[in-house]
Amino acid sequence: MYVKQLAEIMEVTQDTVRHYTRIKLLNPIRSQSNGYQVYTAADQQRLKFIISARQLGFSIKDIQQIVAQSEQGNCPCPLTRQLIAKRLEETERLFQETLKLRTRMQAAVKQWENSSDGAVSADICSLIETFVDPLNEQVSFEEAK
Amino acid sequence: MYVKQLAEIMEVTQDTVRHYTRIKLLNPIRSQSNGYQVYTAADQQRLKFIISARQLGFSIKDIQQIVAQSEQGNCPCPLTRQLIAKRLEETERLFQETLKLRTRMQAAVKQWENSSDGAVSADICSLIETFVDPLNEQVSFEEAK
DNA sequence: GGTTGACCTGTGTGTTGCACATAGGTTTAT
DNA sequence: ATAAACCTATGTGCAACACACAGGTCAACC
Repeated sequence: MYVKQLAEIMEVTQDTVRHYTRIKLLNPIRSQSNGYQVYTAADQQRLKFIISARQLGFSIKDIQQIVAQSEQGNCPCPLTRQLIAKRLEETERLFQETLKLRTRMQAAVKQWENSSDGAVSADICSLIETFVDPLNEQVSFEEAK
Repeated sequence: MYVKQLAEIMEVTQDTVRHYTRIKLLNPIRSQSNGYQVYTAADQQRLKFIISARQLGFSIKDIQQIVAQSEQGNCPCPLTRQLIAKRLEETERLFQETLKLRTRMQAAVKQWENSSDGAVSADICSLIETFVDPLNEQVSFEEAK
């Protein structure tokens, strides 16, 4: 089957399919008649795998590693466990950071609701200028000597 | 003052300062003697503003807009309120998505802890293949006819 | 048999906010 | 004089695609 059909079946864009093809995660064969990319059932299964892995937080490079392991006949499961642990840590960090950002933003919105716009002064935006980050306990001077 | 000093004072990298300079968010003057970028107190204040705004979740483009408003003599505060509302929505979405991703990942890790690696089969990775997303209520067929 | 419209091709560029590299000029100290 | 430490501009890389360009292919219709 051609790009369009595969993309529709798997509910991704054609660009995504082409992208995976470009980076050799999918390996369609060429139609001899017209040179089009022809995707087989194996490609479809591979794509399904990629989508699942992406939904689990694996990066494309992770997936390439896992696939490579598998193609060399090795069981990729230990690698998979190792990679997901790393990704989970990252996601945890992102989650915490996003949470803090959200809190900061909400605080700003609330504070700005009832504050006047302030005079057009030397400041750029009095709202932002006067906003004192209530979560800002950082300022680590690790580099300072 | 030169790049290095400003970067150190404001606790950002030199590359960051140069980046902002490249996109005209900072406008240092040129030393006549050697052609180096010379940053004034105004640049320092501007940089402080940029850092604050970034910490509040504004994008570089947002900041460029706000600065432009301000430079045209208009009060940027209404724009600021509007932009942060948009960013807050995005952050909320990101937060929810990250939360769901984390949950999926945790579920996978837990499920895989005690599961065997499975035979090296036609599958790529039996762990991922057999993982059924416990949160997967999506599948919206908006496009389906 | 020519034309339309829907499909396909590869390649290049844009996105975000910097980080890093290259190749070179300048200043300061030894 | 030369080495160390600073500066310059410009280009490229990152992640995972999305979008655009210029053009070839195919089925159907008039």
